[in-house]
Amino acid sequence: METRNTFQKSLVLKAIQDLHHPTADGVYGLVSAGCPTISRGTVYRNLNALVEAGKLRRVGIPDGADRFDASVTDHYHIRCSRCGAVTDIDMPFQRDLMKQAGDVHGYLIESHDIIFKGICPDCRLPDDIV
Amino acid sequence: METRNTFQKSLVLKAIQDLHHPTADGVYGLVSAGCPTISRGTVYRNLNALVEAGKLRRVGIPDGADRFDASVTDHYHIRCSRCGAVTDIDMPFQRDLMKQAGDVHGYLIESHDIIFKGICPDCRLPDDIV
DNA sequence: ATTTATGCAAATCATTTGCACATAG
DNA sequence: CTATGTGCAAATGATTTGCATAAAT
Repeated sequence: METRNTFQKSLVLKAIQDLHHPTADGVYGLVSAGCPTISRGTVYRNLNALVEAGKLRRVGIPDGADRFDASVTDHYHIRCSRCGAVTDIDMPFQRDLMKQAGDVHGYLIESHDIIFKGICPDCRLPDDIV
Repeated sequence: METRNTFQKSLVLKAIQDLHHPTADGVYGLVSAGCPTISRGTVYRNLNALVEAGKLRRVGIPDGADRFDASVTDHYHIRCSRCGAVTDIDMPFQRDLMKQAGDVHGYLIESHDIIFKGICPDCRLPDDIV
């Protein structure tokens, strides 16, 4: 299937780069500000196409809408349990875990995701101990 | 809020123990075989109550309905990219990753989840190389 | 007796899809 | 030109919720 460059697709890609880890709805909000006629369906279709094309990463979040990430290199995410913000975590990718996991039950491991949950510096209160 | 023991709740808990990592719909299927009058709403409410009570673990699966796990101890999961089955992985829990992740950006880490993706032994074909 | 749980149906939220029209190549 | 993309609205799938009734304590 050939793929075409449309104005709408470029706006969606730009929105992902300008927002950090937005939901599809967040993208729609920003894009529709500059292009009021765009539809949610088009935003979803373009998000899927860009993920498919490897220009975007989809981050599945338990208990919530998918997030989209302009960075497609291997890395992990953390979600603040208070404000809900999703952020990249700048720590080494644990490639060895995949081998470990595969050895245990004879799976051929393709990938892995780690989602941390915690309280971000902004939401942290003086007496927070976990 | 007080919590009561109902016939329906016990059926839901038993279903989770008998199935492995079922979805809410899977639970509904098994439970309604023995109790045809139970409603999906009740299944969902009981699943939530049991998770809340710490008797069950909810496993969020990217691209799919939540799964429920009778084992509440710390462990990871793998999902077969062919048949979709979700299984526990019997490997050490990486407690040190939480400290690493927290140190990087000043978060107070509460927990983490790892979801592996791969091909299970049953779905694996002779020429599968990943 | 009082409060929590149930069954039903309608509601919500995220996402996908069918269709007629527009547009990129 | 012709296939792919768009806007719209309706459809889907998972889950939640309001309400009157039933059951647990």
